[in-house]
Amino acid sequence: MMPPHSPAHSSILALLETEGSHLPRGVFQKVAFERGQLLTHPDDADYIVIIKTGCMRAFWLAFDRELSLAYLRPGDMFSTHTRLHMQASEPTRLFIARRTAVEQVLAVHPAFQQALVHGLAKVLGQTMTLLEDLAFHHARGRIARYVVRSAAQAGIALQPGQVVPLALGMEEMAALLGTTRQTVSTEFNAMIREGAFARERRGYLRLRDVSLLENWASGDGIRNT
Amino acid sequence: MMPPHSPAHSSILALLETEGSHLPRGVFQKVAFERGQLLTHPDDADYIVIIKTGCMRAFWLAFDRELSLAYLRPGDMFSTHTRLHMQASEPTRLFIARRTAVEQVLAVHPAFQQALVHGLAKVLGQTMTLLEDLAFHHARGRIARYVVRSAAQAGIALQPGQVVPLALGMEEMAALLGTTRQTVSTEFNAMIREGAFARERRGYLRLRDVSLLENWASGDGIRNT
DNA sequence: CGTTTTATGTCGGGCATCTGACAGACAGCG
DNA sequence: CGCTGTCTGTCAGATGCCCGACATAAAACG
Repeated sequence: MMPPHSPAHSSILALLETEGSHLPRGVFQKVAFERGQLLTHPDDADYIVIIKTGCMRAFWLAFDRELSLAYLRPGDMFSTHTRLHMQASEPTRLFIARRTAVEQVLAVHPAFQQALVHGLAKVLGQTMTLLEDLAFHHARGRIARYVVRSAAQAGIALQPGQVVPLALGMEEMAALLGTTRQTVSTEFNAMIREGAFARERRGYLRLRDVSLLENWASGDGIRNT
Repeated sequence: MMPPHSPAHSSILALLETEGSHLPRGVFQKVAFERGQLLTHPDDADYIVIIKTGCMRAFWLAFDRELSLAYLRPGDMFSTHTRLHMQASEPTRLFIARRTAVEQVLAVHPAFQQALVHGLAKVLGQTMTLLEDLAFHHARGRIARYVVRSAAQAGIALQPGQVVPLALGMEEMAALLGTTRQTVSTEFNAMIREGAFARERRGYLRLRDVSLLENWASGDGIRNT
């Protein structure tokens, strides 16, 4: 379920802080965002951002639907794509630079290139996970997979009794899983009734029948629609 | 609709041919495939492939459904991902190397790094296009978008009377658009009946009411399901 | 030229999910 | 405490699409 790539993560921030002075002035700008604030493209150019602290949500906005692609955390990098938006989901500081500038400057900087490749690969991996979800799994399967991922991310074993934190509310989950608030809510409670887990306080759940969860997550009922 | 990235394309093959000798022996292997042949991973390692001639289809195989991610053509590069398969859709020759080997060797080779970044970005772009399709567009919209893309790719203006080649049959289209043969067939013929285009011989269609096509393609009726 | 194989067209039934609407639960704040 | 806004649960109706089955058309092949 997506390797950590930790060396690249820690290193790119370190590179920016320590070796940043070797770069021409003004390639990377530091910017700060408040919760809910949108990163707006000043012009039509592509930009590369690297999160320093906080959390940015990368999402599609098409017509009146939102689809969250990823929640970016410190060390993550992203390239603003057409039609893709970014929003701070908590106070956030980041580095930003024009893509063209980055390419010119970093062509002679193998370490950065390496970091860039890793960053792109990670985003690609996340995109593929989402695509796989949409293409092959029902809403229930996607929710189960999200719970499993949340547990893994929090370093929690998939065993009965364990408490798993859910970073997202129903609505945000729905946007991340490509479904609707109502469907998430309904499925979630159905899963509880069937004994897969129980609700702890808000934003937390306690695992019960883990095999149920695993079956749903691994595509027991496969998406045809 | 996805920039050409042509410099990277032409250059990476050139790099492999001309500067290949500068690389340690045996990093990149040349392999040939016949139509229909699968690229099987000899082991669990990740591989990087670069198409030399022909065409490879990259696709998911989950349970009994297939979803084509992309058709790779000369100059395209790809990294074999878990759960992702590759199949020659015509006689094909390609270069292949272990990812780890590539990373070690190319860390000191900025030109290759550059090419790698471009290649990854292109794959990411295609993945996002597919994701956007699945998330936001109905079957009809996806078909329309595919027709528009086919025209653009063939360098054909979107004007009545123009003949657009469709490289794919109904079944292959369905796999690429994340739907079924039947739905593609039905929608396709409905679009013909509504006057968007007419069928020429097999694999070709003649544009008629282009505005219809554009409306469907740009998400006139947006996906809710 | 007939036969076989493959690609395409069409239909009816079923189902997962969306929509819109409303009610209850919870949190923040004066 | 009571008010207000936001989050959550649930329902009934509508729908886009899948599935299986079968019919037709077009290519492949002797």
